[in-house]
Amino acid sequence: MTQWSPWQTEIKQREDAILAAAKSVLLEGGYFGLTMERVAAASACPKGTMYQHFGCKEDLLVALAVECARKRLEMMERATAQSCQSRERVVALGEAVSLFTRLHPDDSRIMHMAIGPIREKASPQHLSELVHIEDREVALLHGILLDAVREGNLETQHDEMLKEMAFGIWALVDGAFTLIESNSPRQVLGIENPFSNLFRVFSVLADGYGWRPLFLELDWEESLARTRKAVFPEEAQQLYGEGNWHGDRG
Amino acid sequence: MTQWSPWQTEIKQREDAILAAAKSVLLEGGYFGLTMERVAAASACPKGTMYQHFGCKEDLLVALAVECARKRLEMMERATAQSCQSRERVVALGEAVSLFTRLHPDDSRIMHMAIGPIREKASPQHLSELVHIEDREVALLHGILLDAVREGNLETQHDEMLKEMAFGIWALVDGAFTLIESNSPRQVLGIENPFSNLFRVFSVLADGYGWRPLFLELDWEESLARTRKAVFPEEAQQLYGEGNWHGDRG
DNA sequence: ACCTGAACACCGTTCAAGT
DNA sequence: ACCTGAACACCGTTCAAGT
Repeated sequence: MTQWSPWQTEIKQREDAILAAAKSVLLEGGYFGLTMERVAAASACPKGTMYQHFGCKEDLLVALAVECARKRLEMMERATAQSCQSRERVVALGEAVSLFTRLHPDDSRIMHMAIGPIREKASPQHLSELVHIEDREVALLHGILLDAVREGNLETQHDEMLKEMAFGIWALVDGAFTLIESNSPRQVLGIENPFSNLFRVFSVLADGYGWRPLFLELDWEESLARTRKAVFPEEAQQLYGEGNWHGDRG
Repeated sequence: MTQWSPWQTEIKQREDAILAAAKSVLLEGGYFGLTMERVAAASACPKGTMYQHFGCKEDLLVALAVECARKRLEMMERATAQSCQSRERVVALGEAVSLFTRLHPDDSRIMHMAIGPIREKASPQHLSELVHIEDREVALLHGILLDAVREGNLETQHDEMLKEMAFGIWALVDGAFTLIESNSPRQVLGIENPFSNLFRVFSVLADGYGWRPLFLELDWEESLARTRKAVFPEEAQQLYGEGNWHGDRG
């Protein structure tokens, strides 16, 4: 890390003030309640100056999503940095996403606001930052699969197969959390705890690929508890009581 | 079906004209190119009158997505109406989504434009129509799972398990097609054919649940070919040559 | 050279005048 | 009673005047 000049520091501080103001305006009034005027007022930053930081309102939203995505990626990296077997690490990765969603519901909501057509208008800079983070998340998953083969816990011929698995697992996890966020087919299916639900579906898939240790070969509750204690000491306490590791929402 | 009065017919025709105009404006200029003024001009419908049909611009977009979703649901229903085993029918369901995405890329794009924060502003009427269609899609999947148990091809204790499976499969399929539409981690993973990729991942999952006939117990290429010939006679011809049933895009 | 907020333009939405 | 487009309001964006 290089030293910041006082001038750069000031720029950065103003940017942070704008982002913080935008976040509260966005959470208050949703996408259509987010106006440059309100953000300007809330951040005490002149309207004209805001455009030196963010090209447009949608750019501001994407920049907010980048902050949230960074936080989520950091949690995923912490979770997968543990020195245990690959399949425990991939479960830890899923747990990181799950914890993020529940510990930071506002951030999770913002990330799901930065999808769809609004991306059309965001600046290439902030948009590519967001895409880059998403790519790093998938790369993290792909790396765990490579480790699995290296460990001898996953038998496979080609890297093609691993990429297929990474695509499939990512689609499953991303799709599940999108459904959770939009509250979608939970009503129609009446699903109580989508998080443990996803874990069980993933377990069947991983078992199907013969990824060891299989579901029945390990105490996953214990593994998850270790992940939480080691990686999210303070966060996990907020959510989980004794022995209720898949605890309910709200 | 009840008879329409001439008055109702005229209303309906004007609505269709607005939707057709909106569709071309939207595909031309994206979400931010969609303006009520342009739609009014393109449909020769006065601006004020448009608001009798659609409460706002976002409502128009959601109404367009409803049309597309109806088309997709209809293809899924046609695919799953076949009298074959449950697992063939669920594969047919996936093939229907795949065919829809490739035969109607514009419609698929529109459906993925009607997600995210823009839904905040759409009218409850059109929004609930869209959600209702999504629910019917999931219900279709859940129904196939019930059939699987009835046939004796899927052993399971509780309906909870079936709902879990439906949630998982839907998350996988929906997540995969969202990734395909956004062109997401395909670059980073370099996936050539995400459609057959999804099929293989699904096969591992279904095998994991012991859903018969297992992947190796049936000629799926032949099954898919039957689905296409029976259910999508003309559509399939546009996409598939001889023996290239997972054919490439573009 | 940088900052700014007043002015501008665009577009969603309404409603008074028309039929 | 219904239709309509001119007028309005709101907000994103710019740029001339200021420091």
